[in-house]
Amino acid sequence: MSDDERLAQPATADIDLVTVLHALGDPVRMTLLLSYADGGEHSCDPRGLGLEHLHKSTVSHHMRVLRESGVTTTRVAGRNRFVSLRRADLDARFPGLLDAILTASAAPLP
Amino acid sequence: MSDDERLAQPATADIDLVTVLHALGDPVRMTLLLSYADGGEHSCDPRGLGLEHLHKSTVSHHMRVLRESGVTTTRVAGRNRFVSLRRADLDARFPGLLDAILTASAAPLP
DNA sequence: AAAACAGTTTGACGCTCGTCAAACACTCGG
DNA sequence: CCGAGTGTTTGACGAGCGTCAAACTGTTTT
Repeated sequence: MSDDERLAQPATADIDLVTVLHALGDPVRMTLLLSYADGGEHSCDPRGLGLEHLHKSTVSHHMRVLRESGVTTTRVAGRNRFVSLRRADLDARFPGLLDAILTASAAPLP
Repeated sequence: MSDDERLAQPATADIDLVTVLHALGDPVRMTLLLSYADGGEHSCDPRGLGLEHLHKSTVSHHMRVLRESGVTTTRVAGRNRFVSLRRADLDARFPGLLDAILTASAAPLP
């Protein structure tokens, strides 16, 4: 249901630009962001993302940084947690930023 | 003249998104970016930017991070160095990103 | 030549960050 | 109830970062 609990996250108005850029200034978290960019909900299992070499607690740490910066939201459902992008909130707070970053991430090398 | 020497900086095609976001994910460097956003050339003296409390070597360090990430360019002229935004290069590599960040930096708090 | 100027580099110091391992909390299926 | 499943938390470690102070490079001025 949609009244499942959510892990702590900043209110939209409290999302800070420098904090977001810092959160996204890490290759692992950028990889996570790109996988979330499909708009869907994702489990915390990073298999299939090229992050299989990382310990599960490391991935959990990165997801916490993304959530606490305001980039993602996490819905708790039973023993699963479903992570998704806060696209509407980010667009409201920083119009065009997320789109520019996602577009940029697809920019070709020379 | 415009054939002054420039400090080392990455080629446009080598500018890396995560590196740029990491460079901008720091309050001091964001302050520098905003002061460079006027498009002009700026000395390394941070007076008037609210960074007077920082040692000159600290400012020099931050300017190096910005330059090496590809955000700024530094022209050497005599004993002065003039720092400016690589706006055209950034727009070419990551269209819309810089504008979105500059717009976002002006987003109002609650 | 000497002094002042503008900025960089080096080294040192804490603090934060990314990572792993182990323990923990909670839920679901026999 | 017990064990397996999913993820978080804690503690530890090394690497990197932001900062300052001092020494240094190169330039301009006197």
